[in-house]
Amino acid sequence: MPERALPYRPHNHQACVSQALADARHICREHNARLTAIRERVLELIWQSHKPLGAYDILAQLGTEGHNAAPPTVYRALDFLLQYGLVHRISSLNAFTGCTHAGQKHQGVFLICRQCGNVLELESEPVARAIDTAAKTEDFRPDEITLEITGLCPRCRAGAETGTD
Amino acid sequence: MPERALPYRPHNHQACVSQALADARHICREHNARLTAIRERVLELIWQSHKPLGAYDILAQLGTEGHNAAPPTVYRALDFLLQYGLVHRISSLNAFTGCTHAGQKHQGVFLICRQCGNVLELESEPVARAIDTAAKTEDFRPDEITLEITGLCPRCRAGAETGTD
DNA sequence: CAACGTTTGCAACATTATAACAATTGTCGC
DNA sequence: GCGACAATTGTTATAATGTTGCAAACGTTG
Ligand SMILES: [Zn+2]
Ligand SMILES: [Zn+2]
Ligand SMILES: [Zn+2]
Ligand SMILES: [Zn+2]
Repeated sequence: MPERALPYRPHNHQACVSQALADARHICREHNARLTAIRERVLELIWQSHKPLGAYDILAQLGTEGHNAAPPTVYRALDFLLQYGLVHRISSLNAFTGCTHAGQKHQGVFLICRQCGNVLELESEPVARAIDTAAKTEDFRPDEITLEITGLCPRCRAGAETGTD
Repeated sequence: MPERALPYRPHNHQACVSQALADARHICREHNARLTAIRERVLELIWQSHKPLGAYDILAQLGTEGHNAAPPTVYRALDFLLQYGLVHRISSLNAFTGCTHAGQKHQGVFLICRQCGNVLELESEPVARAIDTAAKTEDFRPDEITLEITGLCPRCRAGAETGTD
């Protein structure tokens, strides 16, 4: 068994955050898109853990920071981050999580632990191929794929009460 | 190319409805569950087409029928129908669609046309296996799988403005 | 600086979903 | 049938999530 993925074990999460922010700055520069203060702060808040954050959670945190935030502020920042593939929306949770494959062409598969709430984003070529084949069988042309798997992460299965923040 | 699936071509949809209601009655009898008038009517409304229906759409239609309906009425009926696998919730649409595999153990894959709105529920063993393998690789135990594929159905690709109701 | 497009602030509103408690209905033993 | 009990439904209110529209502020470019 290879080493467990980051969300499932203690790790230097600050490194996750730094990497995400660096990627974001790079991607935005490449696209001539402005990673403004609010957008960057929202991304940073989303990355405060591997647990998806609701728009209103983000809003509440911004509220305690002097930013004069209303729902559109948050949703606009989220739209921007989604557009450039810096975050993903988890439909089954109405929440948002940082993309761990920013800048790479990828089709996210999300493993969502119902105990600790952490989410692991996978890339799976076999899954992508199987889905593509299934769609082709019906002559359907896929556009966007939402694949969210809820269950128990290894850490929670082992009995830990909560995962790493 | 085999014949297109029902939602993508004109078909005797009344047969879909009858089959769904018959299945529902059978499944409820088996489980000693009461398919009350409201529950049956909600199921029937959901089955009025292959396009998922929002809870408030259902509510509005009930409202025109003498039923004295409020949101909880609908959500409770939906909870019941979900519990017995008679309908599915489409997370990415916040809407509900009739299950076309009621009573069978299955893992739904939903093909959602962004043009006509029709949904086709597939069962795909290869997809299920690929997902299972991917989860196992991370030592994750799946519980519930949401797989929703948005795109263009064959009918809409061929230029028709709308699909069959 | 002036003009323009982008981003943000802000107020109101729309949509989706749930909580709490009372009233009604169905079921079962008597 | 009748009373007791559980399941279902009615009703009101409220929570949670997401959007519209317009005005002000900001950044860029000539
Ligand atoms: Zn981390
Ligand atoms: Zn967990
Ligand atoms: Zn049909
Ligand atoms: Zn279509």
